[in-house]
Amino acid sequence: MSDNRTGTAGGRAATLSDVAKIAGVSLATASKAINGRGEVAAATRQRVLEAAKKISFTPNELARSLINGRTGTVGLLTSDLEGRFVIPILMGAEDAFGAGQVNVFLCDARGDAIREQHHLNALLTRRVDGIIVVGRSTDPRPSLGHNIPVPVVYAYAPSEDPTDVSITPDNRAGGRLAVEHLVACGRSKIAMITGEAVYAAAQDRADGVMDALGDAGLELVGRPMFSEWSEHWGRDASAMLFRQFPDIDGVVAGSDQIARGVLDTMRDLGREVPHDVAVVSFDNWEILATNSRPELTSIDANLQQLGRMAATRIFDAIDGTAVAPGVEHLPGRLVIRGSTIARR
Amino acid sequence: MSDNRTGTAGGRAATLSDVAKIAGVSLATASKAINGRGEVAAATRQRVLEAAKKISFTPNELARSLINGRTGTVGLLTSDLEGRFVIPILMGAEDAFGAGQVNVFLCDARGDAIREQHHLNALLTRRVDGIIVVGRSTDPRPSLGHNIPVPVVYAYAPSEDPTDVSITPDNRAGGRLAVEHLVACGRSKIAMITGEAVYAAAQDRADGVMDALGDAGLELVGRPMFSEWSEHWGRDASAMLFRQFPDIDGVVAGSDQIARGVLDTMRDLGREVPHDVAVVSFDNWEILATNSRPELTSIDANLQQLGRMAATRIFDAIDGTAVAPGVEHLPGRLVIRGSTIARR
DNA sequence: CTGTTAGCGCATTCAA
DNA sequence: TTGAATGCGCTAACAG
Repeated sequence: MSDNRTGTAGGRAATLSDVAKIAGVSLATASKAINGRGEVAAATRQRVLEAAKKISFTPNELARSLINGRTGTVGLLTSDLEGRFVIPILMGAEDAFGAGQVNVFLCDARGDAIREQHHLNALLTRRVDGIIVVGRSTDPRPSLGHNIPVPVVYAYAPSEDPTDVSITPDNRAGGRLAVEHLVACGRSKIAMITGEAVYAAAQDRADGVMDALGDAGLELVGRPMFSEWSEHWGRDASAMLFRQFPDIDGVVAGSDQIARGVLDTMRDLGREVPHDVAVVSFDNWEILATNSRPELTSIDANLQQLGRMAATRIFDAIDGTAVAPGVEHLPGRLVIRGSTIARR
Repeated sequence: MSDNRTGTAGGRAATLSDVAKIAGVSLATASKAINGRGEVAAATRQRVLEAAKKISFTPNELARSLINGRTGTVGLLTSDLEGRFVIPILMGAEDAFGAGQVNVFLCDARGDAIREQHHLNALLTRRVDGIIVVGRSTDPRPSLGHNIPVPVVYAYAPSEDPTDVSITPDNRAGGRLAVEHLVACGRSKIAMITGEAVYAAAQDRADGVMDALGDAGLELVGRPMFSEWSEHWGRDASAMLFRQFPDIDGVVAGSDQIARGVLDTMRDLGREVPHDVAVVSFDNWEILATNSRPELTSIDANLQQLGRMAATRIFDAIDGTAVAPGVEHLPGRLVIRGSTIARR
């Protein structure tokens, strides 16, 4: 019984030559039998497979990789401490790769360039087939450079270098989407409360909002209000805003957190959502969006799809398929809930 | 210029024999020079290092691993979709391993046993040095068995098999901690609202609460209220509870989400927190805990430390140090904020 | 159909 | 101090 309770490795792992010996065949035949390659007599194959099972043989992927030059591994290099973006992206990538086909090294650089370089070296040393770099905002980040011998794709945060391959959410389109939905809900006095102006996400969403308002022949009520990405700011900003412009009937919030703050203030002010005021936000972070009163209509960045696309780009590059450099913008999708349309 | 804009691998990666050739030494000498092993003349070493830098040689870790039997990689096998638990644990593990020393394969089984098995096989095939299994609740989970040739540690969700090595939060102690704090805050009419009774976390926390109340000579007001782990339930349950027992002055909430719901209802009922009612919760999920009015006093499960400990256990087992089997309970820590003690 | 041979990139004897 | 030879576990030519 090969039971090792402590979990410590007991003895050598079985090798292919062990299998071959037991099955009474040569190494090469055993290899072919196990991999279904070459012409092997059915009976022989059977013997080999049984022998393999008997000693619970697991092929050593390291040796295989050494030969064919591919490891079937990909590095995910991130600085997204909270894992809010990286996890959906990771899941998307796993989907695209196929479970168990490709494995992902997850490295957290914690926003530290030195640590990032360490991790990058470690990944290259382990001969990953490709690298996905996931930032924690949609602001462009420094490129890893072009001296990397494997394909690199930047996800969420695009690279500053336009000759790199980047995929990032289309926040501008998202801003449009938000306004178009509010307008479709019959709103015309629309205000915007969002995060810090230094973030590209805040700017882009605001730009999209202005575009769509213009197209609808409307004007924003007041000016876009930029500050913290927090519930506190959502509460404070909406209080100020409604004091100044009591007839606002629609709010675009830069994040679900801000929207939660807005809802709080609406409750305090006795404004009913969505009847008096409709609220749309960004991120569709379920934990926030589906637990509020009412639940939040929010724009989902499709991060999982973003992960899938990044993985696909990596594959294409590995296979030699040309991958167009530049920044690709992935549109979000509107998830409608009670903050814009009341349940019947 | 070794610039490859498309990111596709250009040509072969440099090998040690390339370096040796350029430096005009043998393979063996080059190896020794690069690894600082054996006696190599200073001048020779210099030449080798320069040659290596010149062609940006990166040692192939696969080949090394093949030789010394260790890959310097660890698998993190999880079913924690949202990444709420797994990320801190991953970070702790990375800390313990040392950045760049050990790399972590993150695999998400999505609660599917088949997929888990696939991933497990893939990890073993890649010859990880150890495996950390991270569950999504503190309920015991099936063991992976003892036919695994590398050390396995179960984190967060312990293994059902007592001969495995598991580390899990001490929820019972957490429950005690919550009550002791409320009592220290001068509360004596304490109620509990928590998640689904089928969860060990709900039960254990409730047990700890009862223990501590008993020790303090107090009784719980009403019975522990078990249902969803949601804000909705927090709101509804506290409304019911306060209607029945208007003199409650302290609430233990089973999660930050539930606590948020409680705060909402307190506001609706015109009860001031923490003056009239103090609220303690579990998880210390910052996004929820630090954005409420007031901020939440919450019990942090010390997940990062849990990750570090899991990694340490793996190391010990690899090194042959005996690791005591069984379930280790890691105490949480109380993070005090405005929901129990008002800011001055 | 099966077995022999030659590496993949590297670390490590052991001679020289 | 250096180098030639051996092998880690496996696959891919080839030859039998």
